[in-house]
Amino acid sequence: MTAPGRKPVARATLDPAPDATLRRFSGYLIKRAESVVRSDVNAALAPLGLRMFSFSALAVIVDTPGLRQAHLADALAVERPNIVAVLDDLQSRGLVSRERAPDDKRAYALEATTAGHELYRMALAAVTEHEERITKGLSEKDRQALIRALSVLVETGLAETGPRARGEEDEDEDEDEDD
Amino acid sequence: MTAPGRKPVARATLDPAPDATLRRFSGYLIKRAESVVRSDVNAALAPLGLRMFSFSALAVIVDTPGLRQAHLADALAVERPNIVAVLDDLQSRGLVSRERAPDDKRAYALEATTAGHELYRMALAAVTEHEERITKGLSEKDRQALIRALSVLVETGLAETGPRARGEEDEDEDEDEDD
DNA sequence: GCGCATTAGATATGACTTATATCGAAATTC
DNA sequence: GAATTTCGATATAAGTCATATCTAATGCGC
Repeated sequence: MTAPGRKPVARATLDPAPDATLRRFSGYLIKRAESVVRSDVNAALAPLGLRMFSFSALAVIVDTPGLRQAHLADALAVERPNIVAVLDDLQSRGLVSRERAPDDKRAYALEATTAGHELYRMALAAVTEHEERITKGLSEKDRQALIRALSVLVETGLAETGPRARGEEDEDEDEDEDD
Repeated sequence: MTAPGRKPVARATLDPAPDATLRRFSGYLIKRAESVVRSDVNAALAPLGLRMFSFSALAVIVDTPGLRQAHLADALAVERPNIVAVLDDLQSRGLVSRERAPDDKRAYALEATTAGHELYRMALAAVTEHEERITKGLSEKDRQALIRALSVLVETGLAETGPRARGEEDEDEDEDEDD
């Protein structure tokens, strides 16, 4: 028999996988899946000059015209400073407008421009293709079940992570938090 | 004093969620879920001086005694340089040993020490609790379905994005995996 | 045995993601 | 009208990962 050249891994048959224990945890698989998702979606969006995060921001702005940056940050579950650079980019490319809110001159009312809507349409198509690509091993039913399960998990996480009250006393405020 | 609080956006009633469109993509939810997972598991492991990644490395080493660093990197789907610092840490704390492989003096045979096994047992318990915590909104059946769906997605991604797995069997080509 | 290409691990570096702390300006409260 | 809070911006830093390159050791062919 031909002696095995270098690594007779044969893991497909003998060894289930070195990370078999880890694969019994959804958390581990979520992390692995996130890596797959990120690289694929970023590749899909790169031709459009977008990334996963800037696409997400654009999507929320398109769907919620006039929202403020803080709301956008809340929607995407990130801190406020994280969206500034993204909006700088989107705005400088003429995709979104930041107009001072009439009722609150500190705030910006965010809106997608015509070009923004245009790019968004293309990006949405690219992301839809990406979604089909990464979930092509799943039936539509399984994909929906996956989405439902992840939604529950995310909502549970949001509720759990708890109010990080930095004030102290007094009333309670609801806040989301993350990582 | 006015009860409700701050901004009468009224979006809670009108708009289900600003990211409703995004939530129809598993990719988006996976990213959001990953954030929940990471913060929770890291908090759970912090008392033990571990993170998600070092725990994963320890788990693979415990389950696959004698494996080399490159195999570990493959198992965790990361590049080789990324595990060096982790192993430096685990080794300096006496949790894993790096012994030169007898048949290949360039390579290290990784093994968990007694202390490593000990810590691993505790970490595994902590991670199991973490898993129960983040999936407590799901039935065990749904959790298993989630794991299965994610496994399919990850495997699809591995096959697609790039044969990083040199564990397959025979040759492998190089690609990128990005991220 | 002597080169040559390859492989294992280490180092250096950089991209990307995301959080905390703080500031100025505007808004709100008293 | 001063104090406090909120909005967005800036600065900084931590954490996650990849690529390129270096060193030793291996394997192969001559």
